[in-house]
Formats: sequence, structure tokens, C-alpha cells
Amino acid sequence: MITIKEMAEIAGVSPTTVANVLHGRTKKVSKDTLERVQDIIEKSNYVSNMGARLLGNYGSRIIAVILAYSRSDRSNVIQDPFAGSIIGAMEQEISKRGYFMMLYTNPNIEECLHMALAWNIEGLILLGVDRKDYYTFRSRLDIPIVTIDTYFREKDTEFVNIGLQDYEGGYMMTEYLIRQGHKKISFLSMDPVGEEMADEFIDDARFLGYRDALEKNHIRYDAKRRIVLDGNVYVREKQLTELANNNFGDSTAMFFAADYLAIEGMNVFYDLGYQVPEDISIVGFDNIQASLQCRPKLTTVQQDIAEKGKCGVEQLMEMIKKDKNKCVNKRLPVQLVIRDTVKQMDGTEHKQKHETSK
Amino acid sequence: MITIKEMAEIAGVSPTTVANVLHGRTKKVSKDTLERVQDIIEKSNYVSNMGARLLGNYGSRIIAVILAYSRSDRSNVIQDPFAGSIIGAMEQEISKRGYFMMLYTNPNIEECLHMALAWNIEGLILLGVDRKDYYTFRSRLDIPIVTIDTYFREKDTEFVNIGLQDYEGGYMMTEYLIRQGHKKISFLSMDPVGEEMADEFIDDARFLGYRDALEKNHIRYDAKRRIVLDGNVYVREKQLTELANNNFGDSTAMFFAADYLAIEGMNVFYDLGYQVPEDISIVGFDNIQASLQCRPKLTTVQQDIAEKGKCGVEQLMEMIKKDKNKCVNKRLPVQLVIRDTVKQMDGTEHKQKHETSK
DNA sequence: TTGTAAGCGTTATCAG
DNA sequence: CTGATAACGCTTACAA
Repeated sequence: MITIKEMAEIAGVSPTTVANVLHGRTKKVSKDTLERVQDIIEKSNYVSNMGARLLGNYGSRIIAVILAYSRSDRSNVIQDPFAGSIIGAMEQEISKRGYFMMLYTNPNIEECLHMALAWNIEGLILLGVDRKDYYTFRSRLDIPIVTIDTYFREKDTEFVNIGLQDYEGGYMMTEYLIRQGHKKISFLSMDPVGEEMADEFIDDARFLGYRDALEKNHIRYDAKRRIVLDGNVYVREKQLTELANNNFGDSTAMFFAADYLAIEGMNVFYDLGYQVPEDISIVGFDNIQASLQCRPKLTTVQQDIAEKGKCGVEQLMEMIKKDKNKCVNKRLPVQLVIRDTVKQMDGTEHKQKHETSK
Repeated sequence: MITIKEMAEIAGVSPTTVANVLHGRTKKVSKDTLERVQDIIEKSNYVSNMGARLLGNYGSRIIAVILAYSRSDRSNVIQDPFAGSIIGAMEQEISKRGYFMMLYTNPNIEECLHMALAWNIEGLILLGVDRKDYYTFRSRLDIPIVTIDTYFREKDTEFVNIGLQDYEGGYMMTEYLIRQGHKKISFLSMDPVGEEMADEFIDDARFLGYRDALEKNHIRYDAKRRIVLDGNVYVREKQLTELANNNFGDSTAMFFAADYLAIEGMNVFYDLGYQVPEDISIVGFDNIQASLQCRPKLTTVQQDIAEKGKCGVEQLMEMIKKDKNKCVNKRLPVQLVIRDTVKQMDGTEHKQKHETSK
């Protein structure tokens, strides 16, 4: 591990000069020395010591990504296919810009803060933490922070969040179901955790879209069709089994707030001997890979997960560079993906055209 | 961000004393000062500056995890559900021990080395890199390295690898198929990339198990049943379509070297109107989540991915602590998971008992 | 038991 | 255009 000092010695110049060359401050160096020094740098395989950068507070080039726990009932979100994709996308963006990614998951906020401070990280990406926790981070850390998929309140300010057009997605999908002749549509989402207000939860924007679409189409929203699923898989399976055996709660279509729930539902129904979509139409939200791998293929709302990650890193970098801190609440667009799990209700059945699988 | 020096000043002692307290060298400090200093440390929310640790070469506490590219045809392995799970498991183990995880994916080895050197990382975990690349890392880096899922040659030494009983898995599954009455079993795996020898590829240990199981059971291995699938999805789909339309190459069962390939196959066959397992029996390897989510549920060979990650970190930590470097080639056990994609060939069909889905 | 001082490698400031 | 120097915070060897 050669140092600047050593290279300076070899070149017969001062460390400052070598540093100037390294940082492209070519104006400050004569052509003669420039070339000589550049040559030496190349040959000696110089690697800058990040420790010195850190200590001198010249920018650690570390972006920390902190994952919240309990997205579903797994112990660690990262096993979620959603998390895997987004982390991959972020890593690439971070890497591309010459930064480094530190991945950290810890339910204890104090320890997260500790980590952020110890490493003098330049920016922080919070994945799926709630707004309260965000404000804790924000009050204790003086660095740019971007949240992904956090739900803020109307009056909240001073945050940068990358989210999704959940409301629009819920609306769109519900309208689609209505166009297919469905009038009895239930909406299923997971039990929101914690004592936060319901309107802060991601599932709920989807729900609101669903409800508004119904009303816009003169279908009265019936509260009994809003089904809250338990956080525990086994309990959930029991709930779904009961539903199925009670004529699906008198619904012809079920709108699950997430693909993985929809697929769980499909499997439970399949195992009970029900046919999708003949006995019940099912749709999801997210377009995870599994939604294409299951049979029949799931009709769902597509979100571009990689884009979300990329967008988050872009925002963060802008904040790091410009040090400006305007409030951003970006909602990425969604798209209907029509596949094979919805039955047309106009008397005759007919095969829907569906996308070619890629 | 309070420093040791500042705390020392408050306590009216020297920085050394504070450092001694911080490091639990209680013997070197009088009870009196100990308590006073401890109190101050608590109150001042001290966070040690990792930059100083790095610079002084006192251990960075960073473990870098480097992912190889091109496990399948995706640009970045991390989107692979396999990678997501194992990274999650590793992160927890690393965190638990007070270390930090830096995640890095870059096809360029030089840049990977650069990163490792710049950060003075204490240990390295290589995920899915080939042995040649491993030796490059090893020759340039003087730190413990653990590989996961790298295949080494007989004569290779000086490596620590965590792998799987691939051979045993291949053998086991093939015997199972034979016990179910199958005699015409094909083996499908992906085209090995690069100019390395075939016997270094993970799929191939599985293949050898398959071949040996056949021969042990007096079934002659027929080379035409060893099918190499292309790296490109579209080409692969074409291959599978052709196979199906040619009576599945005169086989009654297909052993795919990986679940995601098996599921791909099932979907192609389903879309062509074939029934699994009535028309063709299919088995996979890995027991990824999707193998349980697809219908019919896939019979496969189970590996404990989280255990693999945990095991890798454990090995690495041992090497960091003890600085001993014995060669380890741990192969984690596998297990048959019998589900619904294999037909019993003894004339009468009968429903196999299958595990309760969890 | 406590304190002093050197050193890690980089960068910025300022003087030549 | 070039160079000397101080500063960042921690650790440890050694001195008191």
C-alpha cells in the first residue's frame, strides 16, 4: 500500500504536488512534473486510504442503507424479493458514482444512529421505516436522508421520499375489475402494525383508490369487504380458508394489496379445490416475479422496483452535492398488468388477451 | 460528536485513562476515576470515530461481501432470491458480532481489490466467483477470504469454501425418481460460461450424482439425456418447447439442476397445454420460495441458504480472530423435499403424501 | 495509577 | 508553480 508521501519521495516532489495531480488540479502543476507524477501514480497502483479521508472529514463516500424490519412476518426484510431487487439497484447506482454502500439492519434505532455517526456516512437511505423513526434519524443526524416507501402526513415537511402512485394503482385496478363486470369486490391487506394512524400506511392509499373507484362508479363501498389479514401466515391461511368456504364473503373478485398475499390466497384456494378465476377472480399489486411464475398468471399493478432504488440514490446524490434540502415526495407511476386471474362477468366467459411473458 | 480528548478534559484525566475505561481495562484504573469516567461516557453519547481506527490500523471492522455477476442472465445477482436471502443472513451475523457489511458488486476485479484495499477491510466473502478469480483476490489481498459456492479442483489448496452436498443431492433425487419407477430421466442444466473445465461447475456435481445413481441402479446413462440449456431466457424457452413437442426427448422425468429452471420449464409446458406430472415429471434443486408457490408444488432438493451465509461468516470470523488458515471445504447437507411434480410409474397412479406447506 | 507523545495518510492553508 | 505544516481522533508504548 503505497502512500502519497512515498510517491512524492520517488518523484522528488512534495506530497502536496502529488495530491494536486491526484485531484486533477492540473493548473497548479507544471507540465513537466505533472507527467512524471502521473506516471509514478500509475505504476505504483496507488489506492487512497479511506481512513485518512474519514479522519480528516473529507467525505467518507459511504452511503448507508438501513432496512426496517417486519415488512411481512419474516425476521429480516432483505429476504423479501422486493428488498433484494431494490438493494441491487441501489448498489449499482451507488457504486457507479464512486460511493460505497454499507448495508445495515437493526431494529434498534440508537444503534443505527451510532453506526451512521461512527462512519461519518455522507447519506442515508431508509427503506420502509415509518415517519416517526424518520424524524428521529433526522433530528440526530445532519446528513441528507432519503426515505423509500415511507408514508408521511399532509402537514409533514422536510422529507424526501420516493414512493409509488398507490392511490392511482388502487383506483386503476378497481376500475378494471368493474369494467370486467365485477361489482362485489373485496379489498384485502395486512394488519397495520404499531399505533400509527391508519392513513399512514402504504396499503391504505391503495385502499382509498379502491374505495373512490367504487364510488365514482356508483358502487357503494361496503365496509365488510375491507378485510384485514393477520401478520402471521398460519392465521392468515385460516382466514383465507374461512373466506373461501363462505362463498368468498359474497365477492366475485378479491383485490389483494400485495402480490405475495394474492399468491398466498391463490394457493390456499387451489389447495381447497377452488379454481381461479372461474370460482373467484384475484388481483394483486407490485408485479413481483412470482406473479409471473404462478399459474394462472396474476393480474396485478406493476411498479418498477429498480427505478425506485435508482431514483432514491439520485435524489440523495443531488442533496449531497448541492446541499439543498427542498421537500420531495416523488411518486413513481404504476401500470396495469393484465394476465389470467380475472374472469369477465358479462355472462359469457371469454379468454382475455394477455401480455407475452418476457 | 464528542471525542476522547474532550471527555478526558471534562473528567480531569488524560485521554489514555478514558481509552482504558472504554476498552474495559478496568485493572488499570482506580475505582474512583473508573466510575467518574464511565458516567461521563454514558452521558456524552460517545461514538468512536472509525476513521481514526482505520488510519491507525486498529481494525476497520468491515467485512466486504462481493457478488459475482451472471449467476443467471440477470445483470446483477442480487435480484436473485437466492442472493437476497444469503445476504440477509450474512448481514445479521456480521452485525451481531459488531462488524459492518459493505456490499459490493463489480465485474472488474481490479476495482474490487481497490475497494478492499482502500477500506482496509478485515475479511472478504466472495459469493459465486470462480476459482480463478478467487486466487486473484487471494494473491493480492492479505486478509481472510471465504468463498461461497465456488468450485475448486481436487488439488486446490488454501481456500475456505462453503458449499453444498451437490453430488449427494443429485444422487438422492435420482434414486427417488428411480424408486418412483422412472427409467428415462433427463438432466437439464445451464450452459457453463467461460473456458473453465466442466467439472468445476456447481451444476456438474449435481450431474455426477445423477449419473452415478443411474449406474448404481443398473440404468445406463445416455448422453442424449444430458441437456444443456442456453443462458438466454428466450432461447431456453424455445429449447424447452421443442423438447416438449418431441415427447420430452423420450423421457418420463426431467431433473432440472435448479428450481428456477424447473419452474421455467413447468410454465412453458403448462402454456403448451401439458400437465405436470401427468405428462411429464419434473424435479428441481434448491427449494427456493417459488418452488412452494407454484402449482403443482415442485419436488426438489432443499438447501438451507441462511445457514450457508451464517456458516460463511462464522468461518471468516474464526479466521480473523485466530489468524489460522487451514483449508476448509464445508459442504452443507441437503434434503429431499417431496411434493407434487413426480408421477409414480407403477401402472396405477397414486397421490404421494407431501409435506404440509409452512 | 496516570499522563505524554508519536504515528497512522490525507488535505487545506498559507507562505515562498 | 511548489512546499512546509497543521489538523483530524484514536491507540499504544513508554515515562512518570
